[in-house]
Amino acid sequence: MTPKPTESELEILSIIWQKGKVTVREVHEKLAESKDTGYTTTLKTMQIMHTKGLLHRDEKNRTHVYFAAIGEKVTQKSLVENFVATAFGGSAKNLVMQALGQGNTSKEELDEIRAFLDQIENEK
Amino acid sequence: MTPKPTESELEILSIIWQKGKVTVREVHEKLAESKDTGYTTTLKTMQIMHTKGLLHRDEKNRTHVYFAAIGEKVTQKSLVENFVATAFGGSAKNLVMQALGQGNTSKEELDEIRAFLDQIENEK
DNA sequence: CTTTTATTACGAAAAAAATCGTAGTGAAAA
DNA sequence: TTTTCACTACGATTTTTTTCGTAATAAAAG
Repeated sequence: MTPKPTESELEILSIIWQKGKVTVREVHEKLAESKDTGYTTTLKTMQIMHTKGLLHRDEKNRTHVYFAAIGEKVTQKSLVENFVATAFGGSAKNLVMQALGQGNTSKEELDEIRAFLDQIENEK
Repeated sequence: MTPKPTESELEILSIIWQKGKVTVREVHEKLAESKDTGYTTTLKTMQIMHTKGLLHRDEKNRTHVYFAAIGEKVTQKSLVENFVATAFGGSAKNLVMQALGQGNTSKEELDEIRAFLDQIENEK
C-alpha cells in the first residue's frame, strides 16, 4: 500500500488533484501563494512523493511532468477513516455534525447533502 | 493559543476526553490495547503535553492526575477546519459526503443528522 | 558561440515527533 | 526494618518530516 501522505504532501496532492498534470514550478507557484517556502523544498518533497509511490512522473522532457498516483476519493476515504477514529472516537456522525456546525456551508450544499442522505437511507 | 496536537497526542486526548481525570497508568493501559508501546513513552508524551499546555495536572499526590486543558469540541473544530482546508479543498460539503458515504452510520444517526440539517437551514 | 536561466539530483542539516532506558524516590508489602 | 514495587524526572536516541544549498546541465536568450 502507498503510505499515508504527510501534511505537506497532502497540500501538494490537493493541488495536483485539482490541476491534473503539473510541473514542479506550477505546484510551487500555487503553494507559494499561501506558504513561504523555497523552490527546492517543493521539488524535493515531490521527488520523495515519487519515490514513495504517491506521484508518477513523465521524465521524457527535461522538465518533468508529475501526476497523482493515488486517487482523490480513495485517499480521502482512508484519511477520513483515520481522522474519525483518532479525533472523533470512531463516530462519523460526530465529525459530520461538527463540520456542518462550522457554518460555512451554503443552502444549496445543505440540500445536496440532504439528497445524499435520502439516497443512503433508501439503500438501507 | 495551544498548539495543534500531534497524532499521538490526539490519541491520548481522546482517551482523556472520554475518561475525564486520569493517571498515566490508566491512559497507558487503554493505549496499549491497540498499540504496542512502552509505559515511559506514554508518560513522556503526557509530560510534553502538559508542558505545551494541552493537559493540566494535579501533582498533590505522588501519582499525578491529568486532565484535558482544551475542550473536545473546540479542538475538533480547529482540526476539522484544518482537515477540510488541506484534504478537501476547503469544501466541508465534500468532507461530509465522504464521511457519510463510508457506510457505517446507522439509520438513527442519519436521522439525527437530517434534523440538524433542518435546524441549520432554519437559522439561515 | 557565449551567457543566462531554469531545472534536476543529491546530500546534508534542521526541526519535529516518538521512543525508551536509567536513576531517584516515595509508598506498600513482606 | 528491609525489600519490592510503582511512579516521576530526565536525558538521550531514533525516526520522521521539512527545509535548503550546491553542483551539474540542458535549454533559451543574447
